[in-house]
Amino acid sequence: MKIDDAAARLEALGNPTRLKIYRTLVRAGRAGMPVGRLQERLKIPASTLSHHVKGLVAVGLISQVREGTTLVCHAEYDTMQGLVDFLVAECCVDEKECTPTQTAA
Amino acid sequence: MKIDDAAARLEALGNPTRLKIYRTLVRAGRAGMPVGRLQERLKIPASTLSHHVKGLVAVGLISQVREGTTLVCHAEYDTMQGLVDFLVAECCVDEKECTPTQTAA
DNA sequence: ACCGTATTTCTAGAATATTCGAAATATGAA
DNA sequence: TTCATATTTCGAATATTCTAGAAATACGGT
Repeated sequence: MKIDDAAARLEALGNPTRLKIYRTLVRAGRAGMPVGRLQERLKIPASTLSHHVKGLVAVGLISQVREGTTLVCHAEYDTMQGLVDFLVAECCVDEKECTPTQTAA
Repeated sequence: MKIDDAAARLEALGNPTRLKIYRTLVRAGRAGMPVGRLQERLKIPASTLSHHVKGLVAVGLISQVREGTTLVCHAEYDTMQGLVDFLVAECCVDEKECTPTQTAA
């Protein structure tokens, strides 16, 4: 994952409202959850909710599938895993640069 | 971790400049890296760098220790792990709500 | 074609973030 | 105490984000 993509995803998750949406969808699992149900649960005005959902879709953290008149949202687990991997990647690889007398823990 | 703390940390990581700072420190490991070296590496004006470092310190993602005239920054690995754990926690626990005919994967 | 429900798009004001030069502060050395 | 280096704080311009009401669109049913 490129650093700008990671930053965009982290920024998307960095808003409390969006994070609540995302966490609700992560808990919802493969079944996902329609926008309308998210609205009931989180008590967010429809336009605000739609705006934030759009942001999460734009960075690939969630996806939407239309089922009749409702739009069901799903957390994209691969993207989440990629983001988590990005955060911990290459941890300590430059450690020797500053402490030549110590070996890795 | 409370959701607002998680959101604040994700927001801190969601800025490309701050994410570069953070990733550099994660790679630097326990040895950490002084602000001045971060500045050389990332080519960021001192005041901008200081501003962003302050943001990362404020949410507990990094810490600073003075060594003489330099301030050495360290990634706080426990905070990172806590954040990662938060993101994946309770994954799919509500899955049954929407798909009563399916069992968990 | 028309209606009702679901959801998005439009719009705009308020709030917040980003950037960085200049000035201020901190530390250790001479 | 004076200096040099390291870093932060101040201040201000610019840009972006957040929020939500109102209007528009999408879909399935009648």
